Amino acid sequence: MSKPTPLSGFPEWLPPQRAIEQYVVDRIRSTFELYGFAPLETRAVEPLDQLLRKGETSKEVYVLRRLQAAEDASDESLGLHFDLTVPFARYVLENAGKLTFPFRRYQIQKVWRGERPQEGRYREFLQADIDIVDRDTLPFHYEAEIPLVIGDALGALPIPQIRIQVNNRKVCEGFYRGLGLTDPEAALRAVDKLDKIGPDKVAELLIETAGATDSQAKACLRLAEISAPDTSFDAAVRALGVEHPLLDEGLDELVRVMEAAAEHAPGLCVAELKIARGLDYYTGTVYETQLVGFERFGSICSGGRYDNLASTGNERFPGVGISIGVSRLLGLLFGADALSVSRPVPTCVLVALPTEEQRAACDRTAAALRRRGIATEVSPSAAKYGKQIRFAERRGIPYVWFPGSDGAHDTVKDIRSGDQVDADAATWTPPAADLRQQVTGG
RNA sequence: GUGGCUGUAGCUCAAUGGUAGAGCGCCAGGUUGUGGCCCUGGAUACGCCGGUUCAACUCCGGCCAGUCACCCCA
Repeated sequence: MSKPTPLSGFPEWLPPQRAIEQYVVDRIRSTFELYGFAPLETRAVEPLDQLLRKGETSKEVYVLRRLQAAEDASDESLGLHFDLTVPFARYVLENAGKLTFPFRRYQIQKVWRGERPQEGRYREFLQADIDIVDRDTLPFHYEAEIPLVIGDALGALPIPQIRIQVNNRKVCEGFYRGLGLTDPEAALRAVDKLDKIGPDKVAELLIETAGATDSQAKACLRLAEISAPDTSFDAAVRALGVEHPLLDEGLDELVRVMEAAAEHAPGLCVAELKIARGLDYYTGTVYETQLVGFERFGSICSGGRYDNLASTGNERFPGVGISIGVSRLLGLLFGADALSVSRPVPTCVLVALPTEEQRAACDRTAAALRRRGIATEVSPSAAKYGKQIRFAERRGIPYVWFPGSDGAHDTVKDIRSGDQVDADAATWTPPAADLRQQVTGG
């Protein structure tokens, strides 16, 4: 068999990176649970028609095909989910009778997208998603809670500080309508490109695709320029002189999100009126998250309010949610050398093996340490002690345990300092910092 | 999915149209009470496939992978 090669867009980490990923997921998970989000997992596949309800994303979906399937089975075809929100919406509809509302859940799962990979962009990647849905109507205050959860979840990690950029679709849509534009969606798509192509090109686009006049395009740009770390955006928008009921509603909501953030997490959120979000199902607050100092990475966590994603003929389950791009976040930080782990393996203690005959005794020592939660392995062979120490050193195992011979005490050596002391496997405990792998920034 | 750039040992990098070296790392041995220094020796690479050529790692094409832009978005 020839040497296997990597698959584009399907990253596989080495053990140290995987250790970091698990640590990060554990922390995120515990924060989500602290806010009362219930764990959930949905299947990896959805019927294709369910997945495509979201819009023109068909090209991104990996279709599942049975090798022996008849060719005419296409209308039953399945696709791998490309996010966790759409499957969740389906799940809510399916289980509405068994759930109690408002329902809040988290899901940390792989998703798949058939896109061209590059740094921080993969075809298979991990997302950590929270959503809150309610029946018929969803109180607005959840839109203010979501950023606080994320602030806690990501703030508890050894990663750069985050900044959540917040906007509200109603502000944009109301403003565009108040301005007299008839195709707010097109205007939104044009404004969304502001950072990429600049104001002049956006103005052209607004005129071409959204049917804006020159002065309407300029007004859209003036709205998009507004950015504030507090509620001062409200006055700035009103100063533009556009009136519309939806605009008032949106501004009011955005003010409340910013007020809640100011009280519970000062500096976390910034109102950024150019944030649009590509997905068309958002109807209210939208979020995008940057790492401070790593803005070039783009958004590592985004979401928003959706009113119509989970609805059948007569039932409606409006929701709000956000998703942390765990793989993207980690891939980018790994690339920037901004995350590291204290050792590549969990092992804290290596029990040295004097002779192969003493393996059983060494296994007992290891078992005694493990019983007290100390990750331990026994040396692979009874090589010279120098080699056994090197074995530990290579792996970053901090302690080597030496069985005492002829009734002498066992000893344990910290191979970083060289300190070696008498020790008893029933009582010895390493310093807390050495007990487990430690994840640190930088 | 479209286009650009890149692809030499585990890592960072050399050299050359006539089949490749260094540093670090790795392995073995020596020294060492139980390693880290030092000494000696060793293994490992031209991403893959094809074409041009007497001869290709070096030129050309395709593929794969990485990266960047578009697209889209975590």
